Amino acid sequence: MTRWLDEDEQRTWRAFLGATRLVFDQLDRELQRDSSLPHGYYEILVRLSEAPERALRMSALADRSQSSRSRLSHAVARLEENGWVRRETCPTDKRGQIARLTDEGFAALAAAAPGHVDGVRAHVFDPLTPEQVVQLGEISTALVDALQRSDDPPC
Amino acid sequence: MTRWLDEDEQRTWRAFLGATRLVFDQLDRELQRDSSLPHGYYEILVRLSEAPERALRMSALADRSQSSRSRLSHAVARLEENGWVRRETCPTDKRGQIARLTDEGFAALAAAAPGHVDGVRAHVFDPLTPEQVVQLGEISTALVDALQRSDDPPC
DNA sequence: CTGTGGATGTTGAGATCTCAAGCAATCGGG
DNA sequence: CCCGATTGCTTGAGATCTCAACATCCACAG
Repeated sequence: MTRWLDEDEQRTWRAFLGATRLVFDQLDRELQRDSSLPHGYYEILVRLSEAPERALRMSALADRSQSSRSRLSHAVARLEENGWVRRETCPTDKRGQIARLTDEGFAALAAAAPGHVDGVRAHVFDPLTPEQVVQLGEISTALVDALQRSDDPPC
Repeated sequence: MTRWLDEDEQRTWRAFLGATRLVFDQLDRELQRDSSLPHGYYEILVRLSEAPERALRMSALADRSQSSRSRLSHAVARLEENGWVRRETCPTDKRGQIARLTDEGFAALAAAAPGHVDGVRAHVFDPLTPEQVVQLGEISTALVDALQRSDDPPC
């Protein structure tokens, strides 16, 4: 019953697998080497830095960084040890926790960002033509839409 | 000095991050749920199943599955415990190890494959137009080329 | 023949991720 | 007001990944 991938689809799928693995491994390595920061943690800092007051509810932060609650909890715990994030209980809902970026955290992010952006340019944008960049954006959006819609109950 | 990402580039990059994270997390979850196999291990079985005699040198296997030697070593050790892969020393080079897919391993792969292919179709190919699938292939190839070339010494 | 450098894999420690279980606070129907 | 269901987040255990150190073997120059 299964519709197997034909030869072209195979090639495409494997190229995609290879590209994403190579790109993210490379960026992770660079970020780790230059800033002792895994990419996931970098992203948490970015999202916090953009939020008003540099603070977000854990759940909101999880959504914006496509992270599971559990992963985020562990990650923030580690960032808190580094003094880059502080946790506060939400005044209106005592279940809630608010993660707030500290000045040290902001400084760490500011130090890491230029190198990381260079890496993203070098490994993603530069190898692509402008049209391909546009296409990549559209493709990614389509995939995200498909997967997020599939979370919704179908009725 | 850093050329920051403009607004469009930001959107594209974040969509790409989100899409890949959602797609691979989803496929990983499905594979784990249905076959108790992380995606990386599944890929090792696939590569072995395609090789002549269903066997490959560790280094060749590492190259084809975009995996580090260390990761592969741990993974094959785990697959060997399951009885899905066997390791033999290479007759012509005593440093070398040959990983060979067992019949049980092949059966496990055969059981996992249909569901996984369905997932790939559902989460990657179906949401895209045929043109986008072609574009995705070209983009991925370009990224792979750029990163693999950058490994080579520049002189 | 020998020793040095390179290549192949493995290992162990530490970090991160996942899954499931758990706790605490809130919500909502009765 | 009260209790069961739900939400928000954390925790612990187990699995995987990374990095660096290591042991082994090959290749080749001297």
